[in-house]
Amino acid sequence: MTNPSRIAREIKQTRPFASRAQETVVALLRTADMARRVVTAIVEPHDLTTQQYNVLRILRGAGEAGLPTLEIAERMIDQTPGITRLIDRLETKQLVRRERCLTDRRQVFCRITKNGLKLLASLDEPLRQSEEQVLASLTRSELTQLIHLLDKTRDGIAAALQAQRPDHS
Amino acid sequence: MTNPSRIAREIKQTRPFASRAQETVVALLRTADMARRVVTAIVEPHDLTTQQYNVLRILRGAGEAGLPTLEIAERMIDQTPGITRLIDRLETKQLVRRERCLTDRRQVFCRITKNGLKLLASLDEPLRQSEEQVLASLTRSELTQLIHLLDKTRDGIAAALQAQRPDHS
DNA sequence: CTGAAAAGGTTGACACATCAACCATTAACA
DNA sequence: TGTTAATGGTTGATGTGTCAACCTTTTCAG
Repeated sequence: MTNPSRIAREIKQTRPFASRAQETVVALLRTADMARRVVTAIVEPHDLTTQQYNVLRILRGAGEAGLPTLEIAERMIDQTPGITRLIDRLETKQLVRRERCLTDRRQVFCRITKNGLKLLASLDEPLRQSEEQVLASLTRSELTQLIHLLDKTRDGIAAALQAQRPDHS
Repeated sequence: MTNPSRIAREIKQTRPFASRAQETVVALLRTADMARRVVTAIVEPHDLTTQQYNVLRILRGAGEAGLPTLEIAERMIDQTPGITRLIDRLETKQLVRRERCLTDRRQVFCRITKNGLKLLASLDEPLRQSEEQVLASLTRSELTQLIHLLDKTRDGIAAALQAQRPDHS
């Protein structure tokens, strides 16, 4: 083990990590926080949070049909119970509109507006550039590898989250 | 490219990612969110947020000497401007104590209390187990590789964050 | 059909995060 | 040595996230 590791130096940790697994988790969380800041810096000037941006992206993907509220919540990168008010704010800004479904009146379908599409379109290119720059130092094969390792990690996390539930019958 | 990719299926994305870089960023953010949930599930029953837990860990590492407030903020995994009130809450719970530095009266040194240490000690083992489980499906060499790729990614992010500042003189 | 349970969302109360403005102290310098 | 700037931290206003309780509509068992 390189001693002290890169990430340990970054957060000025005085003593080494308890385990390699712990070091990995910390590196993962910190890397993601930094990535989040990159996205924030791009969307914030347009009065969007990263979560709001995520909703708009999901709705653009859904197209004309739109999506019911909770379906959006399930597709979000960061799980959030506050989906209703998140969409409230987007509706206030006229970026999204909602209407109750006629065949199942419990559901509320959300669709992105023209304004919303326009806003997203203006963010596409800056975002793409930042993403490229962020990962410019990795080769194509390294990118593939990273994606693969993250996939495997999520498998492990899913198992851990299951194990934590008291009632995993 | 595997089409559609793992992560694209997970968030039920209808169309493929614009680029490999974008796919990687999304995978990174989502993986980290899941990891955060694992930690939350462990610390939440003890009325701690992950950020509060992070502060306690930092202060345990600092030992008797303690650390000035803003120094703690710099070492945190998730950057936060709300460090003062974060520590306020820990002080209210008697997990941390603060006292003004005598040689430089601007600084306020924070130290973890006996209670804080006891609480941390009780969380060490559950946390360690979860971390192990989360990454159990990765071999030692894959862990090393993942850490390395995350290190490289943070390099790229640092560069991107620099470029975003208007005044990077 | 009727009543109980499930599904889909919304709301209220509260905790937490964020940004700018501010205060106290120390350092810099003319 | 007095004035200015920089450092370290707190506070107030406001926005956002979170949890449980709730309402409406639909489903399903009997």
